[in-house]
Amino acid sequence: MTTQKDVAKKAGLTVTTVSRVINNRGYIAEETRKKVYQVMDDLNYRPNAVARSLSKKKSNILGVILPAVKHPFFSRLLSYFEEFAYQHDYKIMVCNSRMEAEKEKDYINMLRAQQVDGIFLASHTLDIAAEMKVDLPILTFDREIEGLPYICSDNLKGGKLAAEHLISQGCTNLAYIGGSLELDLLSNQRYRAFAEAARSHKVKYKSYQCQLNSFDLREYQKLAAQIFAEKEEIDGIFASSDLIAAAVLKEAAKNMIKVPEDLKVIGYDDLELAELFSPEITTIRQPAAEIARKSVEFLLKAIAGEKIRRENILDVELIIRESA
Amino acid sequence: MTTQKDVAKKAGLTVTTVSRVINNRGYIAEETRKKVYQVMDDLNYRPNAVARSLSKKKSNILGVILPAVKHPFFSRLLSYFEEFAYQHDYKIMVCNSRMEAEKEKDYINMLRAQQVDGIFLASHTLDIAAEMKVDLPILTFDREIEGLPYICSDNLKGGKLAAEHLISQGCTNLAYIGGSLELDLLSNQRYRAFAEAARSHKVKYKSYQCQLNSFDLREYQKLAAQIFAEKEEIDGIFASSDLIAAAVLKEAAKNMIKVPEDLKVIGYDDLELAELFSPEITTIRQPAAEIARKSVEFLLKAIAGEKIRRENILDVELIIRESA
DNA sequence: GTGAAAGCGCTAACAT
DNA sequence: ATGTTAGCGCTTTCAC
Repeated sequence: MTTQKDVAKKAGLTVTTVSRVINNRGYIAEETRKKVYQVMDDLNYRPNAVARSLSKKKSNILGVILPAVKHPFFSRLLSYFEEFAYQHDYKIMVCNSRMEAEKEKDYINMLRAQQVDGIFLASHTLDIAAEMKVDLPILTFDREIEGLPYICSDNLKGGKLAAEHLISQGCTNLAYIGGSLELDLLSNQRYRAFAEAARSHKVKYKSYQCQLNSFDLREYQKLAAQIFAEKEEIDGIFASSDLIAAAVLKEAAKNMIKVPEDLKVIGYDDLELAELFSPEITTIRQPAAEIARKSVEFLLKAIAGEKIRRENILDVELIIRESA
Repeated sequence: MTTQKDVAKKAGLTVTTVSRVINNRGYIAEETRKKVYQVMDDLNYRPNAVARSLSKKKSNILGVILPAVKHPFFSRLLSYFEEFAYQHDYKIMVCNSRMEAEKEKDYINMLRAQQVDGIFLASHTLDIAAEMKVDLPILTFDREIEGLPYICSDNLKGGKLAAEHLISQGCTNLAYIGGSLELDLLSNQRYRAFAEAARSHKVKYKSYQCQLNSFDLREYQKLAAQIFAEKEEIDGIFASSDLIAAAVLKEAAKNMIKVPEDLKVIGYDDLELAELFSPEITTIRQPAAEIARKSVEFLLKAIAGEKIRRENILDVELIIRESA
């Protein structure tokens, strides 16, 4: 492994100077600079980021804790997040918490040990703020926690839009289907607003929930099957994710129920996949790229010592396609 | 930030002893151990992994370079990879190369600078081995490169199975649809074996390719649309990924072509999503969990200095569902 | 404009 | 069973 020392020696200089040209600070003769670059190249030298982190007390690493990397929404979020972080010379360490409080705790500790400069924590189950005193910037997605800034899409508006669209399309018997409402996730506001809109329009509604937020497709399908088995004559369904909407579509097809003629379905997220199903899924668009962009922006600000707003709610949009 | 020194002082010991209990090496009085744990707890102390990495010359970080984190196959792979790595106390740094050689090079350098202990490199475009002399263990997925060990599913078998299944179901006019065959990816073997099987059964076939391996759904849809526009009376399609198969299904529906009655479609990967479409997608199952498990296993072995087999081909399986 | 030297937090001989 | 000390590769203050 080649170090700064090797470079310095070969260039007939000291590490100080080499460090200077690498970091572009202080005065350096153009001559020297050239020479150093030359030697670094010859030696195929890469500064050791670990040593640098230790010395600077800054790792340029961001931790990202997701409940399920494999969920299309989160993998897209991660993808964008990585892209923006990369643009700012930050690296990403990913963690899959699977909605397990224990793993979340572990991961936070791990990331802390790893000296990450900040953490993006999505849909967590844990009341970390209280539970463990963490000193570094944490931005939370889709959950509000005492003291921590958070970001999310406008879940209330989303739920309202969904209900109103369904109603305006003539639905009179609505259902919501989503993850467990027990965890105090902000996404549950989708249901709250949906229910409220239904009530204010005097339209019947009920809700179906997954056992836990398993992100398990089979669970979704079972739940969807249950809806049809109950023969409640539901004619409008709001699913809390496009994946769940897809499961509903699938079960509807199995039960010979025509969408959108006999049943209208609206999802949430606007996954790229939403257009791949037939009928194409009408949905509430959550601005994933924007969420990711702002998230790294806020995190970097916080790392730089700036105060950031506690509440960051991004707009959603109704995307009308075929399913409703 | 609290350090070993703080712990040592408060416990009335030296850093050596503290380090010893943390790393569980050498003799330590039960008494002392207890005391240290106690103090660490009181102080909410976490060993600084950066300092440790520097000292041990081992970071316990694995780099993962994927062409597209958001592609369901890769996000699933990543998810499993992370899980297994975590079990071995390894952390993951993710990179999204987007099939751009430049970014790949950047990322490799970045990971090298970051002192990762090994790299998992998927479907890359680059002839790194030649291009840059990288000294650390690299395991390649789906691409064979001079000198580097690689892992992949049995693409040849997959292509053969697909063709034979289609033929056995009565198809007489086949098509393959997938990413560009220009890049020398091992996944192109799917096409080669498919074509060979078609030939040996004297069945007509042709191929459709995306411009580049864009992993872009719209591209897939355009390509699928093209197939139907050409009116070639194709009755059996092998798509190189379930996502592409889904796009084909979608276009088929648009064109009032009944699947599987008039057209049979078979995918590749066996994404969880495959079951969500109607008809459910018949596919060649690529063992993602197994690939991930072996990958971290091999990487860890290589890191430990063991030799690992150069060629690692995992079995695939035909999963018959509704689309063929 | 460049160098010497201390220090980042930890590990690991080598002492004791 | 515990302490002393050097060193990991880099940055940074202070000299010159």
